[in-house]
Amino acid sequence: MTTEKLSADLAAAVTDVARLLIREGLHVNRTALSVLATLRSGPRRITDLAACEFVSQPGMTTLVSRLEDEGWAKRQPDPTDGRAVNVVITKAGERMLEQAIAARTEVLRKRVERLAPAERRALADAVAALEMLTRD
Amino acid sequence: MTTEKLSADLAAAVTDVARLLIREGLHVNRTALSVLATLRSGPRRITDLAACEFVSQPGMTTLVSRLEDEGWAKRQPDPTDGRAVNVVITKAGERMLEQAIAARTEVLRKRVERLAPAERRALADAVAALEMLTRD
DNA sequence: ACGAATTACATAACTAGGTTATATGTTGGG
DNA sequence: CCCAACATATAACCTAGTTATGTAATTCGT
Repeated sequence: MTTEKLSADLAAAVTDVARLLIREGLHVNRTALSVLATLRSGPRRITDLAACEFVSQPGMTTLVSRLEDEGWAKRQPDPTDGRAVNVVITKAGERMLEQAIAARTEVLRKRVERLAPAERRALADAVAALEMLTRD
Repeated sequence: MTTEKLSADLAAAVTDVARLLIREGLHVNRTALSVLATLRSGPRRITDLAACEFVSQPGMTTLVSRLEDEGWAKRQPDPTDGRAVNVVITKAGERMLEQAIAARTEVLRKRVERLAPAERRALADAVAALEMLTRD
């Protein structure tokens, strides 16, 4: 198989699976989940988060405000820089994130279980390569 | 690997790759592209399209209007049912869709080519299983 | 064959989640 | 110590969706 055809087929398949996961799950915004996932590994600045998520800084400012309104994150002043804030995930945010991930996993698990063993094995063998694709 | 862990890892990886394809590509809406792709296989009613894309009927009505404004699709009266319209893709719509797919493919191809041969093989072997996941 | 219910689409009013341009306060280098 | 650069916030706007409702066409029961 050419890399051209592989790329075309893979793009289509991945897009379709992602659509499945988005539509089946979660009353909650994709970017919000991704931010919370980032925050699990430690506090971040607004600007960092905006760059991670490829949204504008004002977009991230309002998103963080929404996260605060929901009680999933909070702003903390940065002791070393009066301009900056450190956004941290709350316990409630961690709980919500875990539930969201579990729901997403469950959507896929039901379908993975309908596959033939060889297909499951093929997917398992491909996960590492898929992850490699996004390592910029 | 348990199907649980496979599902969790796969969901995360697929979501990340999809995000890559969305952000890197295309000034044009994901749902619009998906509708045009559907229309490639023949005319559809507004209601059908809404069901396919999991949006509301008014949402699809406005989306089809946008597609018409861009010249990518047009409404045709249904000769057998005065209430209905048949949405058809235009030549310009087909061209745009092909370009969008090519751009998306190119984003992925650059990254696929950086993989080791064994990783590419693993992805190629997994495409069929990925496609199976979204079959109804 | 006619009226009621249903169907297909459109319109209106609203919301979420972004955008760019700009303002405000903070910091660090020459 | 001042000034450019930085971190965030605010304002005004836009796109793509939602629900509720309106309008015209069709179907179905009697």
